Amino acid sequence: MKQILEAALQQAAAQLLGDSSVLPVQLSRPKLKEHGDYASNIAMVLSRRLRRKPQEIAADILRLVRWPEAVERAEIAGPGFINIHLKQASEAGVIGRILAEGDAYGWQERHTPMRICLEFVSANPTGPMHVGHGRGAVVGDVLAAVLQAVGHEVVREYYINDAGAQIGVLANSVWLRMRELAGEEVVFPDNAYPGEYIVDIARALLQETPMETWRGMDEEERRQAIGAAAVEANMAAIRADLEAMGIRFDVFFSERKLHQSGKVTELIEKLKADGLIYEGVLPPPKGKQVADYKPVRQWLFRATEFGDDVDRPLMKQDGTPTYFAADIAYHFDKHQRGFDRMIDVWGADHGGYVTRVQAAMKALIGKDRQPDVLLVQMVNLTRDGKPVRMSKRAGTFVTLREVVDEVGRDAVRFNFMTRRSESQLDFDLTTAKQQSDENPVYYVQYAYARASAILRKAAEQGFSEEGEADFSHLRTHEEKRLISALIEYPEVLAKAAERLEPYRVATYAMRLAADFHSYYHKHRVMTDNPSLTRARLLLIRAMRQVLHNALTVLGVSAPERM
RNA sequence: GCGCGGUUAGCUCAGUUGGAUAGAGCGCAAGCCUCCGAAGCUUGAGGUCACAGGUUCGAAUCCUGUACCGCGCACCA
Repeated sequence: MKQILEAALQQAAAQLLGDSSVLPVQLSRPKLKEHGDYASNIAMVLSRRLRRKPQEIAADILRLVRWPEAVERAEIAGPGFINIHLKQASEAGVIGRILAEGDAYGWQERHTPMRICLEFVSANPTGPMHVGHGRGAVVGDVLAAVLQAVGHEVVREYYINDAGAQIGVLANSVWLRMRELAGEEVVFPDNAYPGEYIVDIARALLQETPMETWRGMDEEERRQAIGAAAVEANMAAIRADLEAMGIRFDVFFSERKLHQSGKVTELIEKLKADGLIYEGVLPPPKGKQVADYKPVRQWLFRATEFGDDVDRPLMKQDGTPTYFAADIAYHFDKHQRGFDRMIDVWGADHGGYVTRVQAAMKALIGKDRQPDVLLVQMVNLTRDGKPVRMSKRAGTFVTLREVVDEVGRDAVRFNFMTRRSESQLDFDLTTAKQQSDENPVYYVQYAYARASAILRKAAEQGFSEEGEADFSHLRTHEEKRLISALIEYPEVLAKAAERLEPYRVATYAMRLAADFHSYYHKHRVMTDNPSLTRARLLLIRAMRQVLHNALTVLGVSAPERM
């Protein structure tokens, strides 16, 4: 409907201008119902170009425009808005469509769906996930669902950083614990991972293979073996945690295998051949002091030519590739796998990384093919309003799993979705657990359960939803609002997909629930007028269906009773 | 010092890419269950949209600067 109206206005405006050049006609949904079902500001936008008053232009447009059947009337209001009122029956027709389409309402089909690689979580396999990872996981998962809903093909991908120095540190940490378990007195260096899970891994390894065998190994061989086993154990835990949140991936992509395949060195060669790297010395970083800075010659990518601040090293002093080099190779690999678009969901602490990866992709595959990066801000975890200290060293680290186990998957997922990714998120364990007003997930689920209860009750009492439905009965203020919200759902999905803002689905669900609760309190569904009752029951059923669809996208359950 | 994000009611946040009287929840005040689920609803009080300029018919929204908070800043990931 929105597109049809926009096209009609566009045509009229073009006629007025005597010029068919594309101009953006955007319809909005007015906050006030008196302002119609849709409103256009086109007259005000054209005011400057035509050097005439917006009201006059609006009047001309109204003379020229050819409205579709569904429009009841259009009027000029305020400073020059064109407010469009639709015929009630055509608005309410959405109820029939929702009930016919069912779970598919809101989904769109595309002639040429995009193949999108959506990378998210990618938590390092050196320990359990924390709540920050959890937020990124939910954002990524819901975004994937949103993109699929509007007709794209999405591959959910997890990049495992199972290479590099950190794995050496991990292996060493486990080895120290193994020696400790064997009765040795050991000192743990500052950079060793302190968690209890390291001890568990150490214990498991000792059960599999006796200490003498480990001691007998060559040092490098032992580090490899322990590192690989520890990565595997951590990844198993991470997968289980993701599972507990209802998150699945299509691809787990190993950095180690990327190196083994030779793709990283190949890529460096390619950059070299393209003249995109050079051997040089970086100046010391400005501002923050780096104690051990030493000028050193290394291979540098010409990032500054593609919008970055400084050129970026691809090789470490010891001759091995940097993480950055592997990451370029990884993104290049995505490109080669034929994706039309790449989206990365990263934690805010990786923010400094965005420009350089985009610069590299700009250099390699062109300006328009850069990955879109969503930076998800930090989560401030509190309990009873007091901050929970997240110190790894002190061992007061709260894992994602503990939070999910404590407050439940639905509450965690929904709460992570109630704010834009750019906003830091306060998450209070106590209120998230409470079934209180402060907890939006129950508000929405309660609306679903309540609607379910009404439909159950109606069936028990013999009210029928069968037969001819006359939606012209639905003319109260609350009914119009509710219907308007139902119509809006596909538009919300489209906008969420376009702007990569999955939280919109959650705020929409809250709005729909609120409209329903208000309606429920103001009007009785079951009346002594069978025709009216039928129309209202179908409205409730449609509302319930849309709420169900939105909750499905959010990965939150829709309970019929609670 | 530089980059990114943030700053809207006492608190936590929305605000449809520049529109109509800036909205929710919590908290506060006052109401609503002999009536389909009160985990809900209604009403009220509460605002210098951080600050200062600018752009225009119109700015919480765009541009410049300032302040404060968070994250990051070679050879870790």
